Amino acid sequence: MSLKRDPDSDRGTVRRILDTAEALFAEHGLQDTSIRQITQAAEVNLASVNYHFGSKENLAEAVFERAVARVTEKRRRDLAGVLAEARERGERPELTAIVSTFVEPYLGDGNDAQGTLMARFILLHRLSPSEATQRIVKTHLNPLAADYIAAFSLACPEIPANEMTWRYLLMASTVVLTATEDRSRDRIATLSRGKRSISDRAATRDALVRFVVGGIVAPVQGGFRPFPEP
Amino acid sequence: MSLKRDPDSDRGTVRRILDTAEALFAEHGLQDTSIRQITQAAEVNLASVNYHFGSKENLAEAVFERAVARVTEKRRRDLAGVLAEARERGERPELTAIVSTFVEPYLGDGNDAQGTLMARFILLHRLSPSEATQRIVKTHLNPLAADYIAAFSLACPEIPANEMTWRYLLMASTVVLTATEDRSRDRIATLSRGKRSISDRAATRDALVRFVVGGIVAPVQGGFRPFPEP
DNA sequence: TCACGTTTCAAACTCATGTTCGATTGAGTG
DNA sequence: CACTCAATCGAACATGAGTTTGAAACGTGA
Repeated sequence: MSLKRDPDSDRGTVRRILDTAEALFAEHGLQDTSIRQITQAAEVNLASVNYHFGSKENLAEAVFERAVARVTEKRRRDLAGVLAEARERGERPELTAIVSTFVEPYLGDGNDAQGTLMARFILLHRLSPSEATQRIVKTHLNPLAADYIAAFSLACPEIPANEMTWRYLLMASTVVLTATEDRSRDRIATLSRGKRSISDRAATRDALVRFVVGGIVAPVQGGFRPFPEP
Repeated sequence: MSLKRDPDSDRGTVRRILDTAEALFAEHGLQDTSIRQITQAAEVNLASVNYHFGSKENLAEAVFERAVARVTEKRRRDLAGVLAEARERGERPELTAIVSTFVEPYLGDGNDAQGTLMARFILLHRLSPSEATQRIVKTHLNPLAADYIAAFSLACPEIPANEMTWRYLLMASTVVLTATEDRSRDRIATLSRGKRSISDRAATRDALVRFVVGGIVAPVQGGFRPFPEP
């Protein structure tokens, strides 16, 4: 009866809307992107978003889920690669390599827009979680999180599993927010007067990985230290 | 001529708007808080926001600047206290104590709303910086950032100053995003099955400080490690 | 008491946005 | 060819938002 049962088979309007919306959401954010902007840039009719997706909210959900799934799949493959290679060598996996697989979708070459989009999604979920964001997190992010925590424990057995859960979340926080730093990049130049090379993308990535690895392998004793009150 | 030259002397409407807006911005965010919500909660007239502040944007600027200034002043005092106390003892300041002064306004007891508001401001500045946010960052945050970087170098002289700039920014990123974690706190419980005590606020703070200190003292050699591609 | 500037108030205005509607198109099908 | 139904299109609709307006209320100094 119907001409197309699977929306994914439509290589036209639906796909065009998704791609355009993804780019615009990454650039301007969800709230600051109107359906009119999307449909105009995608060269489709204004009503087509509501026709194909039902609402702007549903469109956003589809855009985010697609991006999250893409990132998660890449991470899963890369992480498995690191673990397999370590197993072959009969050694423990390198923490730096594990962390790098996590960082790559955010700060890897050419992943600028994708990283910003992911960051926007995470921040949206953190600051005003919805049914949709919770579902995406639970479906795509949480399972892989468990894998990462296990990998961390494999690479660094002296840290208790409890603590590793914390450190995974802290790593994720650091990476996400660092991915947004490009937009106020001048700040880095400001704080480190003149040294322009410091704000290279590769330098960002290296410093981030070092920092995160240091945080993960930190000794567990000692925490919040009260300081003198006047 | 005029009855009140200084808006700060008005302990009525202006102050009420600022306080109410601050609370609502922290709770729902800037975009999801309408002037009507603010004026209704503050029990003032709808038009009073535009009368006293000119626009919603100006109100937001005033709210954020007041909060940032408050946080910055507290940090400046606490940091100075830590450094002075170390100088008295003739020892290097403790990194943990320094980091704690930074974390306190976000995750200290009773600072929940303030921490969320600060986080929202930083994220706003990161994702869509404006003249106003840049001015506030430059005026209030950047000078203190230099002090923190210097303090880090004092506590940890083996790390080059360049690297410390990175690590300050990374610390700030981690702290900011961790301050937003309460809203999706169930995630921590989910990832660490059952162990409810792990999501205590004090535990969050301790784990955060350990992680950040570990990142700051991490050795500088080694960075992004390429991983096997299929 | 009167005049004057400031503040408050209710109401209206302007505008952008998400959404819906009815008509039209166009490819597939008997 | 006629029929069908998903897809597209232009236009209108409804609403929530920030802002503006002009009058009223208020306090203060001459």
